[in-house]
Amino acid sequence: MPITTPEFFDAGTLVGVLTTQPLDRVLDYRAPEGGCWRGAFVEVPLGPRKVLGVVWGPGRGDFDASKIRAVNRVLDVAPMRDELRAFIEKAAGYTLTPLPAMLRLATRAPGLGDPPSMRKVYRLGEGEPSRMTEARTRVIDAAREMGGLSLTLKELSEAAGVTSSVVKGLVKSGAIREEDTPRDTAFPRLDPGYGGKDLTEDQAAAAEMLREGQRAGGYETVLLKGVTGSGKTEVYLEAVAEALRAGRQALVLLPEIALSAEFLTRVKARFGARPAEWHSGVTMTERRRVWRMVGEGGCQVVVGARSALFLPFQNLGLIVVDEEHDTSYKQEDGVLYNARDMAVLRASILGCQVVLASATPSLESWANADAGKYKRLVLTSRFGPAVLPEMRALDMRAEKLPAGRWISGTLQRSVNMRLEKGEQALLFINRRGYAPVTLCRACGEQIGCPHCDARMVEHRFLKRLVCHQCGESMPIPEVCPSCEVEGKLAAVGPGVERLAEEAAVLFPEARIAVLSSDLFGTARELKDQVAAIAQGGADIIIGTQLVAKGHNFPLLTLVGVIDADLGLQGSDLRAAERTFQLMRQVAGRAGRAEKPGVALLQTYQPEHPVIRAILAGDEEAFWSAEADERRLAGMPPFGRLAGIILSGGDMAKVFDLGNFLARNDRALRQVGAEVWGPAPAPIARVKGRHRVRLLVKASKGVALQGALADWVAQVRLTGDMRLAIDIDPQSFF
DNA sequence: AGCACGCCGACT
DNA sequence: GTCGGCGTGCTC
Repeated sequence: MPITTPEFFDAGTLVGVLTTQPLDRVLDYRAPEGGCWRGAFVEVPLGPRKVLGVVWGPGRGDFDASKIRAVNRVLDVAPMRDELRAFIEKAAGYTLTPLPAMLRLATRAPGLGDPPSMRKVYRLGEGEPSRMTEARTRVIDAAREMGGLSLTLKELSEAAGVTSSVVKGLVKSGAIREEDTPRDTAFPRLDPGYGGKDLTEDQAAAAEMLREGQRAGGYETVLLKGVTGSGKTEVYLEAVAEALRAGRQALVLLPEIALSAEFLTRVKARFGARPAEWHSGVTMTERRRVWRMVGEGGCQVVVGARSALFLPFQNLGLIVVDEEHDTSYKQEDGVLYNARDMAVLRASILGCQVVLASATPSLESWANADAGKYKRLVLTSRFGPAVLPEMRALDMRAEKLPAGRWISGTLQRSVNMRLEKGEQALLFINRRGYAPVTLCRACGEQIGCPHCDARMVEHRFLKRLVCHQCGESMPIPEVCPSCEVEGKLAAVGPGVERLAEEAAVLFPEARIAVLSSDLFGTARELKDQVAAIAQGGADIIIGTQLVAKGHNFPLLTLVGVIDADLGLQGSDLRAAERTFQLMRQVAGRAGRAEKPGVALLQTYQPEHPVIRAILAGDEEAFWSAEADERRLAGMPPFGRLAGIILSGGDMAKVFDLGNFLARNDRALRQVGAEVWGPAPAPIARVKGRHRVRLLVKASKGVALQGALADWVAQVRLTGDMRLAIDIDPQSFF
């Protein structure tokens, strides 16, 4: 980013102020008395209210001059740096988020408008008390022991073993000095030379590479890959140490708050003090302290959730994204963004280092490393080669299952063994609904979607056939639409609903839980359910995907993949990746827990490169085989996708709007993008609102955001209708 | 986001 | 006649 001199605006000159109000433009105001800098946090009058804003630049001067009002006041916080302003603009442009919503992410600190909160502190003064008493001596001794350091009234009186009135008495005579200091104090300094374990040769080499990048300064992204136990954390903490030595700040992002407690103790062991924490569980006062200290330089390291990316760092030198593959980095909290991508964006604007750490990197990061955009560091386990789970293919050609059965005898026996031991089994099938194919036994017709080339999927729960590509649905017919013979239509193939039916018959005693994204009203419900299951709330889990990852399933020791070939056929191109990561997760336990994990893959093509790569634990082969499939299909990261979620109370209206957009796609076609849908969104109903999704697919390098903006600008939303754009959606089917 | 304005239904 | 429903528009 080019270094620009901060711009100062004299009192009365026009400035453009971006507020956190959902207005689509920067508003003109007159600079306040005393002037203001660009980036200043200000309070401005807006209609009858006072709102928070940031001086974004010079005013445009295209508004009726007589209506322009003056900035009320400049807030007593460090101005926003050009770097953060540029980041907010770019992030807003990338995610198609209105600027005010993006600014709101960067101003989520309580008491921003308040003057710095003060409190009284006490230390030794010059005066002499008129009369010395036993209690007074103890207070003066206690204060003397603290040297120049100040204590609060409570701390000092407790240290001296007296009541606060003794201290107050000494204040009157001047023997103890009372002072106002800001309540928000700097965090304890972290010492880069404090702890530090001995690193293996492997780790030391990786750490040195990171330190070199840190010393060189400037932007770079490093993919740090290492299995659990390989010392990833120790290695990237060395990059943190180097940043500290250079006087720079560091940010470490973790996908789950639950992970932060353990991490904080490791940081303390390495640097001698705890870093700042930033996530939803942090108290208001602490949030305010972190936000201000980060901006004033009183905070060197922040450990936090994705929202910490928007903190006003003064001199950020390093961003670590731990468990970078974790899907919770992409979530809605007002704004849809992927924290991993935004970390790379902020670092590239700022010119700093990013470390993406994972045992099972996302295909996106793998592809970027493969293309030379990211550096790659691989750590091997200090316990020798990676512990592989027991992973076996079950050759379904040999299992000779009767029609309509999907759980092989071998898998059934394995599940029973787990049930006897009180352990959990997961049966994984990446297909929603009851049956993927409806076949006429009279003429061989497979009922297809009238709008696209996909087959209609039976949803017995909904009593309808649904197209998973475009969302078309129809009642389950009695008569074959082709040969008109009655009663010959048969459900063929497994879906999650049908698998649950079969499991209930095979394992009558077991508690069975079904996790399918379309069976839950809200993401919250799904997450709660997953947590309950992880605690042992079910014996057999039947799922289309494990949505809430980061969850540990301590009782889960068997993963049975019902149709491992499905992921190879393009119904959901991320299925294979998830399957692979899931099996590694189960596998990860095999080496350390008393309960070894096993993964069984039912497949009709055990010789397929992806299957073979999974079984061999050959990650490189897996990634490249998977990358080849996606490249061929033009799917991410080799192509681009955007999801459009329409929602509203009236399902028909929501679909009508979706259909209107699907039909009026000129803006998209101009850039060679195509639109699919509308289809029911993965979570089809949220708080009584119906949700419908359109999917836009484009090739890489297309100016997709501009086209999308033009495309959706055709519709004006009325009533309770909402439209949200999800760039690079995590799941699509 | 708020808040006002304004245009149609059922009430003291 | 008016109270109040929320659709539409404005805020520098």
